[in-house]
Amino acid sequence: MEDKNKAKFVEEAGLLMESFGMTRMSGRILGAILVSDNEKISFFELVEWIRASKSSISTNIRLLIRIGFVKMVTIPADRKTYYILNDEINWGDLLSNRMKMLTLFKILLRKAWDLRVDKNDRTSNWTRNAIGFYEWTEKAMTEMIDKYNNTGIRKEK
Amino acid sequence: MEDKNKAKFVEEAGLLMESFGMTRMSGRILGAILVSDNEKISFFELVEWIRASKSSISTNIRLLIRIGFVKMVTIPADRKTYYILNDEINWGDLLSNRMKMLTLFKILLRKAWDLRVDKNDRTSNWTRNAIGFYEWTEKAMTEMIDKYNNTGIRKEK
DNA sequence: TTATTTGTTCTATCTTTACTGAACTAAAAA
DNA sequence: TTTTTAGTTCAGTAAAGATAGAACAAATAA
Repeated sequence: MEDKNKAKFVEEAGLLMESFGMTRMSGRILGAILVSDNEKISFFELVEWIRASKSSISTNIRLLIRIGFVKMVTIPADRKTYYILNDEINWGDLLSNRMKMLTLFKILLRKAWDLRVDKNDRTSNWTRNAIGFYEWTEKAMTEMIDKYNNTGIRKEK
Repeated sequence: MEDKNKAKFVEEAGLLMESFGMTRMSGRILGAILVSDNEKISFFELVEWIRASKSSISTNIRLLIRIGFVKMVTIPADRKTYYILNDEINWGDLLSNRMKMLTLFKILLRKAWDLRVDKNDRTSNWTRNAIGFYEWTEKAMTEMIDKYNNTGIRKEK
């Protein structure tokens, strides 16, 4: 990456995405695309700018495509593959996916509840209350996502 | 863990918490507390039921205490420390913490925006739009959390 | 045809980190 | 006092996972 500040940004993006449970390299790639002045970035530009192996770039760009942040573009009479940020990214779905964590935890709590013998001791009360919280949150978040999808913020372009 | 189904549940809890970025062992401990019939669970009961090392139980129970799920209780004339689910857990804070991820990502996008030369090309448009999405979500989630804290679901007990 | 480009995939290495075992601390019991 | 209990902490191990390197495939170019 030519610009020193941009190179720093790319590393920062790597560390942040890593802290979110993604790979550092996928964060670097996303970072590089975010600050590239080219309208589209090629595989070898990524390899050069980030100075990582082809294999790592290949694996991680596929990860970014899978989660919907990036998409491939190709050009007639050009063998190369280019990568750009994905306009059709569904932000609502992204939130829904995060919400699935809550749902899975709620399901776990329900299983705990089912396994409990005394449904009125302290732990059972805690569990019931926690399930209530997760149900409330689930509902509120679903409404929020619906609101975004409908009243929503227009698609750019 | 005496009961076969409970033992299975404990492992399931371990794997789920692991998928959330916690340790497997902290999930097992939380699981064991959730399905224990004892009103409070001692350190050595955890060691025995989960069949893990004292060190691992010690480290991970502290993790659960730190994030607020579990608290210690002690009894006069008893050297042991017992662990129970924490009634004073602040569910709103728990959501706020999750929201911090969104905020950090938004800040990263702002930095990308600042580094961009052409503020009107495709990537800049994408970035502006993404920042808008995260701002919207942040606001909606904050309102949601406030609503929970105020109208809120009564504390048990 | 053979050589080059553009990536992919497989294996190995390197790093990280969860967990264990052992040594240690603090307090109570003998 | 010495011993036992209850738990913590440190150092080492083992397992998981991210990245690199090399071999490979598919397509085009020469």
